[in-house]
Amino acid sequence: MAERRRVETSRVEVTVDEDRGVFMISVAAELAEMHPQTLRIYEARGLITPKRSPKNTRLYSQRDVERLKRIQQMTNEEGLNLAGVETVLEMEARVESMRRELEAMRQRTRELENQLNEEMARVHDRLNTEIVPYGAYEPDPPVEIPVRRPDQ
Amino acid sequence: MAERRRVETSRVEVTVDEDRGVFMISVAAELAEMHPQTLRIYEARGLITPKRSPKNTRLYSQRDVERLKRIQQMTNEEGLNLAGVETVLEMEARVESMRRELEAMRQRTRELENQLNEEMARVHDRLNTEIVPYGAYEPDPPVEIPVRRPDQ
DNA sequence: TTGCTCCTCACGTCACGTGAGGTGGC
DNA sequence: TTGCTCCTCACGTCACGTGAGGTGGC
Repeated sequence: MAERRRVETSRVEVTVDEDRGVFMISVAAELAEMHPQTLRIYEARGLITPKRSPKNTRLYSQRDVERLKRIQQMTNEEGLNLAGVETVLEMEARVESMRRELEAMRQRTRELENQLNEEMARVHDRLNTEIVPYGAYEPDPPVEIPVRRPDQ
Repeated sequence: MAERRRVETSRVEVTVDEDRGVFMISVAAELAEMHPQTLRIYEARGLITPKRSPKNTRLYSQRDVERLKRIQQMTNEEGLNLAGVETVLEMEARVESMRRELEAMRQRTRELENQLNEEMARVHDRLNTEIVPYGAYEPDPPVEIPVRRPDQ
């Protein structure tokens, strides 16, 4: 939420919060290459919700502009209508959260595999028994400590 | 691919392969509550690909009809156009495969946790050392066998 | 012949973006 | 006054589904 981005000008560099409303509608429309009226329509349909100034002027953030560009891409290049855009944006959010969860699970599995290998190495050291590194799990292991030959 | 479904009639029960082309266009259209011409348009756009009889007549499967109903739902109830339907169907397939992968990872993690608990129980038995059931993993475990007090 | 299939073409409807028109505050 | 904002309303375009029209084989 607090990511920042450098905005280059000829002389000055400004760092702006990605979620801060900074562009009035004419600027946002130009950045997204859209008609200002189109932005108002999208807002009325709930596709985008810019901040408002105390005078009720719409204020679009960097993130808003990127969302507008994404919408632009879907409508112009992929030919979706607004109902489709709505659905796809929701699905993309779900896919992203699944992707994150999957990554966390992978990490967790790696940790467990390492942990298990360490445990078995310890048992090996202490009991002086032949034990295999843990990587290729097979269901229904014997009740005793599995004693397999290394594959490689 | 070889799932089957019972089709009820007043007297006879027939079991049909879900992917087998069995309905000519007029029947499929009636089942999906669509105009037959609409089915031809969807095929031309690549949204559905019915089998063909040796005489080139389209033959729709049970699964085809369900896909048609799903499309019907998206266009009529959700208001998507065909470009949106295309995109959403692709995304749904991806979400489903992610969901399956995630489930497999969960299962794998459960197995590893059980395996690790068993290993540690064995070490406990053999070395007669105090050891904790494996459930709440913390990163950077000590080099020696972790000796923690049970939380509950 | 009837009723289906195959196909193409044309029209009506609807969504959506553009633009005009009128208001109000720096 | 100029140039922006706010808003609503109307029109043009395009996608899409319906339907007609004509063909061919059981």
